[in-house]
Amino acid sequence: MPASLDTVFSALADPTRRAILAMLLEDDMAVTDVAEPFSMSLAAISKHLVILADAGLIAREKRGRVIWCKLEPDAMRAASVWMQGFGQFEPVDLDAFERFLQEELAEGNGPLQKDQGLDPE
Amino acid sequence: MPASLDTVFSALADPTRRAILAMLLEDDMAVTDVAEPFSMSLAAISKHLVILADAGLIAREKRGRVIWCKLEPDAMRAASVWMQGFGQFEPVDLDAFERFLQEELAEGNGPLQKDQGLDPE
DNA sequence: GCCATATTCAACCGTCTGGTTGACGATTGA
DNA sequence: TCAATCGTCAACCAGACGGTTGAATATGGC
Repeated sequence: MPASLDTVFSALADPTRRAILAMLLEDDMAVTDVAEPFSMSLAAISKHLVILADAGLIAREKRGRVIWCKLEPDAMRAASVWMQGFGQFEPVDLDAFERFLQEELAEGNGPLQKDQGLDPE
Repeated sequence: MPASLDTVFSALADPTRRAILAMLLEDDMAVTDVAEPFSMSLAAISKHLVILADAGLIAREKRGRVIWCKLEPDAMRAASVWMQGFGQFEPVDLDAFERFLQEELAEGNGPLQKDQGLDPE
């Protein structure tokens, strides 16, 4: 049950969930803390976390009454391998990654702030 | 307008569309030929191709009355870079990629044949 | 024991998705 | 010219998705 490509890619398709993953990249977090910067209900974030967990992208561990979420980077490997079959991408480019994170978290499609202009499509 | 991560990942989230990409990896194809192995209507496949094209994953070129579809591997680079930020994956593993293609095309979730058992989730 | 905190559950809602069918426009070829 | 082929469009449908709210279920602290 290594979570199908279906579940992994569709989990990654949502900007809120990608933002959550980016947050967890810095540190493990409790559900409430994950939800804090978003302008949506805790229940909504909780559902997103379930989806990420079902995809194997994060793990949820209950300690006391707090559930800690941590990144589970292995799950992305399958998807990454699949993608790399389509054209040889230059070896890991962390600078480019940083730029994407910036765009996603700050400028763009603000999962963090509502009512922000999206890139016109 | 290099097609957002949103559109790329949600395009990749559908097994039919991933199968189409895998087919195009071998050769450029006309729409009708893409549709042939699938047990769904031509119109459905046509819609999938539009989604893939909007995501920048393929290009459609009309020659005569035939529309040729070709892979556009660059579009995956952004998504791939994003993913590689989460954990250093071992450098391109084409064997693993072949295995995934096998599973997707043959065994699994049959986008090619209907009514086939899915992995119980 | 009791109240506050942390998280999920359940029901609901509007919108998007993936499929169908049938009609339509464009192009080819006889 | 006329029929066949290629592909999309339009309308429709069932089900999934992303969000809401309010109640329910732990757990912790006093």
